[in-house]
Amino acid sequence: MGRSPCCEKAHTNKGAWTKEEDDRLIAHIRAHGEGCWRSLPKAAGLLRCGKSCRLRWINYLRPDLKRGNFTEEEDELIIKLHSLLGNKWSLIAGRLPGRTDNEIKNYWNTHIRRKLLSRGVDPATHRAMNEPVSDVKTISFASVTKEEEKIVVGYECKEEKTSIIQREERCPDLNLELQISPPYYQPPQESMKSSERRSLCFSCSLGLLNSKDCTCSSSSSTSSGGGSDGGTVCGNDFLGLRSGILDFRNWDMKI
DNA sequence: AACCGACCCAACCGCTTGCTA
DNA sequence: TTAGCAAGCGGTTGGGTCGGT
Repeated sequence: MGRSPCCEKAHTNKGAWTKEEDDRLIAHIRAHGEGCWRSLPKAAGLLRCGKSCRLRWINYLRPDLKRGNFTEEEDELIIKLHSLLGNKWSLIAGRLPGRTDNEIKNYWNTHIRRKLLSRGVDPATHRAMNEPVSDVKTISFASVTKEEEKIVVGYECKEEKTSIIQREERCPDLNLELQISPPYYQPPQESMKSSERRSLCFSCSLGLLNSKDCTCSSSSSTSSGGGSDGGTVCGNDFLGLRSGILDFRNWDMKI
């Protein structure tokens, strides 16, 4: 039953990595790929736990890492993603090429938190510090009533829906601890057609109109290639939206 | 020069999830 | 079906660095 332990903890090094260890790890991964972390340390001749090797590679040695300071655009993107996703650092990192979850987490705790505090914004809730707490409604799926459940369950991605779908489903074990407050809502321009509104990609709907990765602005009006989801034609699978996992674009928060 | 506190970040720890035997 | 493991994740820690006194 089960498998053998991943590593002999008693015979593994801990603490800072040496140059030699780094070189060994890099050489091994270049030759064999990332593969199985469990067997990697032995195969690479490292006295490290596989977990430690994985962390070192992902957070420091990976060749596609973008070292150096965060740009202002990255700052704002992190803030906006954090306001939507909370401390889901890996999800946030997935939207910042070359950045790791650990790096973003550290950056958040050392820079952005302070930046938001200096703006008078609570980093946890992204609301103004002096705003009354009563405006915030916390929805806990664990303790939700039947009536509430009808409202909070079923954020289903259907392009023609513009509000939260009400369905009679049950998610008794799902506790997202969502904090939903009256949304920051910028009313759409009267003249704008609904189809035009829908064709904005998520990065644009976040206000990142200058995003380099975004292509929707150039082709949104035609909704041509790749528009099988009926909405965006942006090449980005921003937040996995095109995969249909999450779609914040058409959410109208109605509390 | 020495000390001290604040800051930064790499690495570790413990937990959860998904997979395997 | 279930126990146990690997991988992945977020929170926390500890050591190095830097600036002020």
